[in-house]
Formats: sequence, structure tokens, C-alpha cells
Amino acid sequence: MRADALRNLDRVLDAASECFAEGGVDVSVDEVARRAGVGHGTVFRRFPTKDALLAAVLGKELDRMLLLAQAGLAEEDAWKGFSGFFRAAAEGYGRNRALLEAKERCGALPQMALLQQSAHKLVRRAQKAGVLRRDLDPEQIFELVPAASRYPDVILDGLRGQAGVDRLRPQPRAAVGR
Amino acid sequence: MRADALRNLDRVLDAASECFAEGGVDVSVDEVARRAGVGHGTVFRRFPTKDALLAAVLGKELDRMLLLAQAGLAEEDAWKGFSGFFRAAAEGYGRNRALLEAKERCGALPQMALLQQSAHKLVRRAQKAGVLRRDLDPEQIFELVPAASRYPDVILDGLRGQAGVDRLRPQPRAAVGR
DNA sequence: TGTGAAACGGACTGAGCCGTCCGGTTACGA
DNA sequence: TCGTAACCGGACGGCTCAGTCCGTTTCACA
Repeated sequence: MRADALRNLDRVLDAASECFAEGGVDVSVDEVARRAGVGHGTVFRRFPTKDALLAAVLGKELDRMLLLAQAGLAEEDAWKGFSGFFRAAAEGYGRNRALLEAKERCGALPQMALLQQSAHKLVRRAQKAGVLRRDLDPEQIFELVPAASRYPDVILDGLRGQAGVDRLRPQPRAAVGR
Repeated sequence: MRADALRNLDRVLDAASECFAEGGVDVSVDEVARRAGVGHGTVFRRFPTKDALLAAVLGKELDRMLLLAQAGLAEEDAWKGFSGFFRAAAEGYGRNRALLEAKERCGALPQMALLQQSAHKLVRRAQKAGVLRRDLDPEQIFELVPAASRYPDVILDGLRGQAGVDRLRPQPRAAVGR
């Protein structure tokens, strides 16, 4: 690959990250190309469709999250491990407006499986330790991540549970609907 | 106003409600017109722009929410009043995919002020009664409503606080950032 | 039932966007 | 230094969508 091609590829990826984060997935390819300082033909040579570009950007973000999840597993305190990852992931969603839409649009990406696996471990461990409520499965817990981009403390408080004393409120909990 | 005009206006509003709720604000005016069984010229005669149509639909939804808020105030138990409204509003956001985007796009609507006023009363009353955490102001509390469309119980648990024993977790709470 | 005003709806315009293509340019090996 | 292969970017086509316009239809009232 020629040096100029590589340089432009980097610029395009960076510009796309910023554009999608700020404006969501509806930002045009022209806009991305303009910010990268290239013609939009150049963008389409590297990424045959806009979705391919989106997937590349999303992939990079997922890689970052995978590292965070693994860091959480390395933490010995189950709650700290879980909540640290949860908080960081939530902040990621807050910073990047396109993440949710992109996930809907791109479908399954290769990194997803691995990330999901690590994230599930985090949840299961915290639940076993009795510090995380047990009436939601990992899938459901992580549906709350985007929601937590605003006030993570509130939602983490809602998620926290103790062994024995299950919750602050003693009444039977209503079924958690979807 | 002629009878056919009135009938079509109703049809258009209903169709728009359904379309936007299901598909978000990006549904085309043609699609709305098709579902209403009219030409899209007819839609644009009543609503000069797509945003005007969106505002009309949003306005109806806000009216519905205002009634819910007033019902909450009529409830004598402060927590039941607040949480009932919170839950109903959250469900509204869950059912209607366009609500958030529409609010961003339409800006301030006349109903908003009144709704906000009632909602604030609900929050202040619950906070005074010591059943709702005090480290968030009403504005911030209601930023959590759309987030609660999925698992309202979790978030309500996170919001609940008792007088004296402020929270389950005794450590000083981290600053709630935005 | 006849007539005029109001409403209807489809054709049309223009803008924006995705994706393609090709003539000109640039980097790199010999 | 030079030839060539790779790369660049703007022009272009096709599409969708918001908003306009006008010939035709429908309603309401006398």
C-alpha cells in the first residue's frame, strides 16, 4: 500500500469517527471526506459503501470496549469490576451519538461475540458475589448501558443488590417488563 | 371547514402518529399520506412543513402526558404519584420512537411549560417526603425518563431514597456529571 | 338540482445524498 | 531520472424526499 494511501485511510477513519460521534450516522460521506481533506471518491475506494465505513468505525470502538471489559475482569472486586466497565461503556455511548444507530444498522460484527462474552462474565461474577441484582440477565443489564450515559450513578444504584438483603425496598418486585 | 377536510385532517394526524411512532421522524410525508389514504398535497395544505406536522403530533402526545402528571399530583402518596407518572411517561417514550427526536427538532412547544411545571411539583413533593433522592433536580430527574423506557423498575430503584437513611450505600456519592 | 367555492391529489421542481467512473497526478522501484 | 502502476478527486447518474402548483372533483347551500 502506498504511503499516501495509508495516510489518507487514517485521515478518513479519524474524520469519520469524529463526524459520526458528533452528528450521528446521518452525516453524509461528503461531510466526512471534507473533514478528512480528501474527495469523497477516495472514501468510497476504501469503503465500498457508507455502511462499510460505519462498520469500520464501530469496530474500532468495540475494540476499545473489549479492553475495558477485560480490565474489569482483572479487577478483583466484583462490583468495582462490573461498575467500572458499565460506567466507562456508558460514557462511550454518551460521547458517541452514532454508536446505537450504527449497531442497529451494521448487524453482527466479529468483535461483538468476544465483547459480549467478557461482559457476561462480569455480570455473572457480580451476581454470584451478591452485589448485583439477579432479576435481570446480562443481556438485559447491558441494554441499560446507553441509558446510563447521562446519570450512571442513578442506574448503578438501581442495579446494585446485596446478598441476603436483596434490595432496599422489601416489597416483592414487580415483573421487569421489556 | 368542510366535512371532508375535517375527516382528512383527522386521518392525517392519526396516520402521522402511527408512522412516526413506528419508524421515527425520518418517515417520509409520502408514507404518512399513503397510510392516511390521501395525496401528499393534502398533507402539506394543512401543515406547511413536515416539522409543523411533527409538532402537531408531538403536541397531542404532550397533552396526554400533562393529564398523566396531573393525575399523579392528585394521588396523595408522594412516591406513588411520582413513580406512576414516571413509569407512564417512560412507557410513552418506549412506544413512540419519534418522541425524543421530535422534541429536539421542534424546539419549545406551548404545552411544554405547563407539563414541566406539574412534573416539577411531583418531584419536589416526593423529595420533601424523603422518598426521592435529592442530589438531582427535577430537570435532571426527567432526563432519565426516556432511558427508563426499557426497565423502569431498575431506574426507579435507583431514584428512590429515604429520609434519614439517604441511600443503601453509605459512601459519599460521586458528583453526578453530565 | 345547479353553482361557486373549497378541497383534492398527482405531476413537477430542486436539493441532497450514495455510489461510479475516468482523466490527471503522484509515489515508488529500476 | 524515468516509466508505470497506484492513487486521487471531481463530475456524473440515479434515487429519494420536501415542498409547489394547478386541473379536476367534491361538498354545501340556495
